[in-house]
Amino acid sequence: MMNEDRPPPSDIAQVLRAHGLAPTLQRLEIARVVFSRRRHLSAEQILAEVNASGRSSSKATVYNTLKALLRAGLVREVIVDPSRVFFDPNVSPHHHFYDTDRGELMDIEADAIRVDGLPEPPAGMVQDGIDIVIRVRRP
Amino acid sequence: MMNEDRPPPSDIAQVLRAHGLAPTLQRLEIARVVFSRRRHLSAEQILAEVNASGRSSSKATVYNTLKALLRAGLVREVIVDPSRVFFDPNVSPHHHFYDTDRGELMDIEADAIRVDGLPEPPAGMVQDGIDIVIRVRRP
DNA sequence: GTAGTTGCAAAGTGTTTGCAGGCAG
DNA sequence: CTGCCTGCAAACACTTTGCAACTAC
Repeated sequence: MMNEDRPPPSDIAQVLRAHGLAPTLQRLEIARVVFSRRRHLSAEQILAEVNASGRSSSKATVYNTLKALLRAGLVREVIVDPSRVFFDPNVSPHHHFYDTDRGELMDIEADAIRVDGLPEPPAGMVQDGIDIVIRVRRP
Repeated sequence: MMNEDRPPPSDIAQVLRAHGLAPTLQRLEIARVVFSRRRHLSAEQILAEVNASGRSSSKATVYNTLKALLRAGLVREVIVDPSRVFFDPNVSPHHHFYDTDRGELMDIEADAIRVDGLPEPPAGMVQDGIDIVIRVRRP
């Protein structure tokens, strides 16, 4: 089990700054939660973890920060459940298993998969990304 | 442009009955809207079209009916937009282009596509379906 | 200092629910 | 008749917004 993808706080600060985001205490904590291990959390879960950690934030700040991280390309939205958006700290191309019972996501590396026969986008449009979701459940 | 997939009202009634759903006027109208041509409408859009058609329904009935059609396997949910669920009258295996500018879905026939290298579902889980969404936009 | 950030509470969305009255079979 | 269906309005869960107070630089 690797665990090399949690940037130390100082790095997070630098990354935020590099994207024009002031590294406030709240943002650092939110980013720490989002980037700690490769998890897929909803805004609610992130808020809960941040508040459980002592350094708390408001709902508004969590949503603001997540939108900012999104704009900066530091996280990605994963849309698999109508009732909540998941934020994925892994921004390299990859896909997901979605455990419909538990509401949990698992990564599938993109280079494991080959897709053939993808049609061209409709005239006048360009491709903006492919999302493959494999829904799984207990038998 | 084919247009052979709008079952005449009498057929709709039979289909509903075959799935244990009483073919009430509201359900017939909702089903007519959903099944007319291969479109992907949100519950809201369906409600609007039903009400525009003279025979109106309430929000609750539209949602109830859509859930019933879903349970009966007569429509499928497509989840691509955090703000609304689309209902797809095409229940055979297929995928979608999603026009992120307009919020519109277009079908991609499944047999046009070949996916290789799909990993096995995690231990103890079975695959429940694959959704491939190609997000497209104007350049 | 000042522009950017936070937090609260209120407003907004899409969806769900409780329940009284209504209709199909 | 009787149980399933409908519709209204209120409740819900998640997300967004308005705005005054605050803080990083």
